[in-house]
Amino acid sequence: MVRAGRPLRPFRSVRRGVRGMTATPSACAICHVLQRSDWSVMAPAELDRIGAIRKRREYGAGEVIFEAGDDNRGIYCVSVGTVGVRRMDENGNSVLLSLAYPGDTLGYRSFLGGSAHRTSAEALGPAAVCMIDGAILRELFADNPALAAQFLRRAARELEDAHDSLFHNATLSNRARLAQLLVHMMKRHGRDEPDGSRVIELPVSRRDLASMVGARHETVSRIMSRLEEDGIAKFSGRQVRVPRVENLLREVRSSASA
Amino acid sequence: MVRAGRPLRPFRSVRRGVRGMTATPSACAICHVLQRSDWSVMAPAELDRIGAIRKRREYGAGEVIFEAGDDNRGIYCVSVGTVGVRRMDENGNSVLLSLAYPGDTLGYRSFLGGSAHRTSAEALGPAAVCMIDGAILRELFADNPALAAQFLRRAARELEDAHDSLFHNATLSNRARLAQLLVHMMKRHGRDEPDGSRVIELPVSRRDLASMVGARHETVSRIMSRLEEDGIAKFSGRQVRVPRVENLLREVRSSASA
DNA sequence: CGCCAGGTTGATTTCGCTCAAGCAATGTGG
DNA sequence: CCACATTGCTTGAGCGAAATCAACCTGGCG
Repeated sequence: MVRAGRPLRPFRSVRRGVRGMTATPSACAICHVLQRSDWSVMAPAELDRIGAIRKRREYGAGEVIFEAGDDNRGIYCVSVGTVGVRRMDENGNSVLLSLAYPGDTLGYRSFLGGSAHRTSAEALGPAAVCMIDGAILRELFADNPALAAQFLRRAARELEDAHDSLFHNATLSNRARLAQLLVHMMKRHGRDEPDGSRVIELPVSRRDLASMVGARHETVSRIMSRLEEDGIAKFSGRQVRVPRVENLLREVRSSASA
Repeated sequence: MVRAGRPLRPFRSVRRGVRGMTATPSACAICHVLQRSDWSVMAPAELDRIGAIRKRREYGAGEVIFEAGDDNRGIYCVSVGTVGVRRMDENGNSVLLSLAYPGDTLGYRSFLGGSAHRTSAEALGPAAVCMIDGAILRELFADNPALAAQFLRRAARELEDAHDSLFHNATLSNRARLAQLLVHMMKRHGRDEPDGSRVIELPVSRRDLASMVGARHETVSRIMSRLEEDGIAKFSGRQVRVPRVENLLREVRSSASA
């Protein structure tokens, strides 16, 4: 395995940024993610209303969007980049619960519950995120039943994902879970190479990868070594080369304890 | 530990029951679970509408309410008893994902997604469940924004629960997870004894208990033995006696890998 | 009665965690 | 520009937890 030292990209700035967040004149109606976002069900007039009050902000890699314990001030819509949803316990163990992509909505759980955030969200690379104020959002929900229905669909899908993870964590081995995570990441972070192999640009560190499969980072490192030995994938820093995808897929099924 | 052979109660009838499901004249408005169900936000007239078309049915222990792969025909509202939500993989490994109680709603995920059920639901003891037809439900959602909001809140809460489980599975040891599950079950299935101890009547088998904590049933059996040795709980069939609840609570915190 | 499902227990092995050392790439202060 | 610290990662040794395989018990049922 190729040694991977400190990452090349800027990493984990400590301070969060509320400053610099401003309402921009450009409306959501022209946002490139509109089609796949939850807001696609809204009428042009309503979109203008959101566009007028939403606050768009750019984030650098590692910058925090909101943090566990913060009061909920509204919900966030990812416009550009990848955002990680994280949770920490009292001992400082952090678990990366899920990844959010352009069009995804963050923070709606604590918004609906009227409670403080229980998770943190941070940009995993350069990203842009819009915030929509809670008060206006409540009006929109009241006015437009389709919006609530849309969010309901989203919640249902996310719940299904969470149950999937729950199920697989209980059933599969660490190796199989890592393989599955790689398969999953191929969809968003993978590209095809001329030689027919597939390359994944991992959006997260080894530690976070480990927390996502529910293992220690050393263990993940070892599993990677063995996957290389078996010719299933080749790891080099945050880059993963998968010569034959079906081999990786077989990994997922194999350890299902017949 | 007291040996627990075959359970005394009727168990796991193979056939499901669609027959016997009839629209009853008694309306939801008089249903004893109305207050804590998702339907509490509805006006009396709307409740009558549901009451007229909902189909109530009684289930015996182990009877299946719906099964993975079935088309969704509506959603289910638990009226009496405890219902288990289960998921199976291709090898027959089954995982009990969650428990549902009176007032809880089942099957809304596949209803919203318009897809087939991906989980099965079964009565864990004598139970009664009402089904509300999908077509009428869609109208109700369109007419009453508060209903969608209510379901949204429910989905948010369930999502949070799922994330909690995900998080704890990644962090805690098997022993701590079992302790936590027992604590959780105390709320619904526990009763206080005159001597100050607390007795839990487990609604599920050892195997299902094991699947809920993500361990083999042998392992759960061994953990139980050790919990008895340590005087934390006493297991006898499906009955668990906890002399001092705080000791069990300490179990949960302890193995959090300082 | 024998069978079966559910449960317990033991022996063995495998997996994954902890602790610890060390490397690579980067950043920093003198 | 160099010594040095820091961060992220890899690797090894040892150990403990849990899975696997297998035997056996218990109580209900056809």
